[in-house]
Amino acid sequence: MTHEPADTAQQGLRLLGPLSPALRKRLSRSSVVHSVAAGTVLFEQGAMPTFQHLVLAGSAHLFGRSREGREVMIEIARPGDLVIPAAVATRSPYLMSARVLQPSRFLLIEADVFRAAAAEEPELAQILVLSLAGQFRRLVRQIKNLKLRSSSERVGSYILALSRAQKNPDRVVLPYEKNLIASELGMTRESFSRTLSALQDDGIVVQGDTILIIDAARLAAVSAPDPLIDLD
Amino acid sequence: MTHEPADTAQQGLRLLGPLSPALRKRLSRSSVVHSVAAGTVLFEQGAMPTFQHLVLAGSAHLFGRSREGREVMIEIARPGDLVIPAAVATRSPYLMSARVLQPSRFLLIEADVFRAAAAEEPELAQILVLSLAGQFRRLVRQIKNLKLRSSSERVGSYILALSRAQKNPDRVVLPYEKNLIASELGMTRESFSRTLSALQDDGIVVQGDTILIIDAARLAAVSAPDPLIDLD
DNA sequence: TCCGGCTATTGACGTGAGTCAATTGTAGGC
DNA sequence: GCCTACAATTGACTCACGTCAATAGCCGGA
Repeated sequence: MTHEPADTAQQGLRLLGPLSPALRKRLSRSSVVHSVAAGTVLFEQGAMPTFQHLVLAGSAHLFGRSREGREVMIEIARPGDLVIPAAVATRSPYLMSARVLQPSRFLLIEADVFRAAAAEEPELAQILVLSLAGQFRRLVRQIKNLKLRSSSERVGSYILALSRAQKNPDRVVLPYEKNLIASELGMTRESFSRTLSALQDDGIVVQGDTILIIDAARLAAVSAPDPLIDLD
Repeated sequence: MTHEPADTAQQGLRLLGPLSPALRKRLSRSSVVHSVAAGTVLFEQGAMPTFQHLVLAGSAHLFGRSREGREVMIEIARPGDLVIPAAVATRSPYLMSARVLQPSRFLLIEADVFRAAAAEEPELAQILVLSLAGQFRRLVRQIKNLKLRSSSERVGSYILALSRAQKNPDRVVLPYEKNLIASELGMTRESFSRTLSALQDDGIVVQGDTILIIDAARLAAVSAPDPLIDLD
């Protein structure tokens, strides 16, 4: 993991692109680019934020851990996303830990500086508001998913959502290890595996990490997809 | 349900208190106070927001509904809270419906006006950021609660959290119908009832809607309370 | 006071999903 | 090429939790 001057980063900065040059400069004076290897932990739940992380490339997986050590994935920050701005804005300890699963690059902005700038500069505040609002809405969808649907509905709807995101109506590639997807969907990997097998009677074929959608209508019939729960 | 000029409302306005008089005026020109009876639906999931609601008195219960009509409570907006600013800020359809269970009063600010003011005025943006961040963090706690804990851990921790909130270490009054609490905790009313009975072997006594905490240590032992999941 | 309606409780039952464990598949290292 | 380590699958079993249904308790109104 290396440190470089902040302006080396060109991609993933579209979030800060609309900012005035003066404000960008103000932020970058207190920023550093951080390149991290797969497996790195960015921060642990319970810790106080010292930086506002912004994903430049790669991703950060955010997960919660129980006292006994069970872990569940809660969200994923992708290029252009702020990483848990809620903790930075409220000056409170992280409720989730962040881990990167692939080599990634982050812009680290000092928390105090970021907070102060957001409080004074409407353009940054606006970005922050939209980021927080988007993340909030994703969590609402997730809670509805967990409380209102069965395991197999969650899996089926997840595949349909992936197919939309990947713009391929009849073939989907799982974006992570099944392990992680299962925990994102609130079930064990074993249940996820079994559910996938079972759904092969309902319009899909599973081939390792790619899934062929044979009969989308049938899959939708058993999955009860819902635009107010599923993404896009 | 009646309409009154916006400045009739004194309480619950502490959220907007810190704003400059000019900004308060700007908002109140496009606002109206709305007094609603118990049972009123403020808006339905799927609808586009037309107002930013602010709770002046009473509360609004926000719940998600599946296509088949099953409902689950997701959060509660209390006096001083903005009601789902995330939908207003992003100009997107509500993901939850809002219903009031007790006579309540709301300040309704036209959505466009609120959005524009938040984009231009740092002081309002700041309030909005903190409100969104707080709501985000509550949902993170809820998701960890759902994914990491068993039913009885959720109930036990809920009672302990109530006891802290009500500042009474040995006596707690359930704030809503058990029906609602169960759905907030992600279980059926039957399971909630049974879980409460079972917990009577672990340090509590249930008397209708009040619960006596006989042995807090014992209750904590079976509930695995966690400051990164439970409120305060 | 009795009645009607609603909330809560309790029981019986079925099942979805977790746990534990054995096995298979697979990708990377030497 | 083979071997190791880890991911994934599958099976057997258990049990927590939901469902359905009957009963009990409670509150307000006439």
